[in-house]
Amino acid sequence: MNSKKHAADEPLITFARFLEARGLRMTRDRRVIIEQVFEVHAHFTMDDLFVALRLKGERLSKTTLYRNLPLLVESGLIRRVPGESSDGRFEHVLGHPHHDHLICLECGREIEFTCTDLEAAQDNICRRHGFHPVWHRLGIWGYCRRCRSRRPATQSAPATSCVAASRKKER
Amino acid sequence: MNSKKHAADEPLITFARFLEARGLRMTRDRRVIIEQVFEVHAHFTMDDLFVALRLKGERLSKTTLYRNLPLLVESGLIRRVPGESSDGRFEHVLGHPHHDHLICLECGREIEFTCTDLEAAQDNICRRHGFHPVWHRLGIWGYCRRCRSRRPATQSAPATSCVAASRKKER
DNA sequence: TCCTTATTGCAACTGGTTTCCATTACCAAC
DNA sequence: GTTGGTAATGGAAACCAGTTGCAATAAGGA
Ligand SMILES: [Mn+2]
Ligand SMILES: [Mn+2]
Ligand SMILES: [Zn+2]
Ligand SMILES: [Zn+2]
Repeated sequence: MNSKKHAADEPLITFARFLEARGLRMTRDRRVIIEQVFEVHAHFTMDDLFVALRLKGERLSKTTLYRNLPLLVESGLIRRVPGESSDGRFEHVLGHPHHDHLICLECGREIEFTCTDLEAAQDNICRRHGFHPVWHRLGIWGYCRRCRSRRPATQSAPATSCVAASRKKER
Repeated sequence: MNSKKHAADEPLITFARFLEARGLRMTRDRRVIIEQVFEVHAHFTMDDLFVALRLKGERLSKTTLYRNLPLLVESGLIRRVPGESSDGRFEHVLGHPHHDHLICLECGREIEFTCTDLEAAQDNICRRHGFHPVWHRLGIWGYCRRCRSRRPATQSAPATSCVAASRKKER
């Protein structure tokens, strides 16, 4: 067994376990999907995945993808990525641990980050509300460093900035 | 002018100003929309709004709503609410300042909260990345106090809990 | 009041997602 | 390894939220 195959093994086993626990079956299509999803380390849409598989010569139907990605989400192998207006984007989880996103309004680039302070603060909030957290999604929209240096105009935030607003309050 | 009318005045003026700055016009339909949106202090969908207006005897078309709600968002009078799989939900902003959401996976209840630590942590992250934040959306899914006491089983989190995971790491 | 131009309603259209149903594939039991 | 019950699949049709084209209407400044 080569290293490439090995990389796909863990998610495969995880998924197999998940399927078994639900009385579902491990099929060739499901193996192919897992393999593809963990081969690419990037956000992807249903259609991205569909095209990637076609390019590889795999001929799964879109219906199959629409039926199986939700299962991958439930199994914890992939997650949905926050989007401004559409929610049709995913990313794999294994080897790509939890993080949140900064999304540039100008160039569309998405910067991934983690912040223990942030997670701790969320944890506190939940505890305070007697709420048992299971997952969360945070997206921050704004202007990235690159775009700001290129167009200084984007440095001033519109009145809708909630982060900026909270910054002001704290002063 | 009675107090009910007065409550709708401020957003109306704000919107009028916004429209003027863009060379757009204040119409009867737009007044009706604002009035309705600020009459209800709750999340709502396009259709919720449409139905509410019909019940009042107002006969705006859905197209008009689809054309105008984005303007209300741009003007800062309403905002989109985070959703697990759909993004078609809004809430008004005036008299309902920025907050984030705890969403119960069992009863669907949405608890609104604010947390300066959280906002401060976001601010830090942005500064660290040279990112200029404009807005953000945070949703935390899990089980609310009420549901947890009713069904103790929901107290243990699935493996996908990122908040729980970060809690573990911190130990 | 007149005139320009934004706004509206309706219907047609779109793209993403779901559903239906007949066929095929899994897999556990023989 | 064969068989049988059931899950999974592909393709087409349906569905749904949201968008667009267009002709009619209505702001609102001149
Ligand atoms: Mn990501
Ligand atoms: Mn809210
Ligand atoms: Zn950028
Ligand atoms: Zn609940």
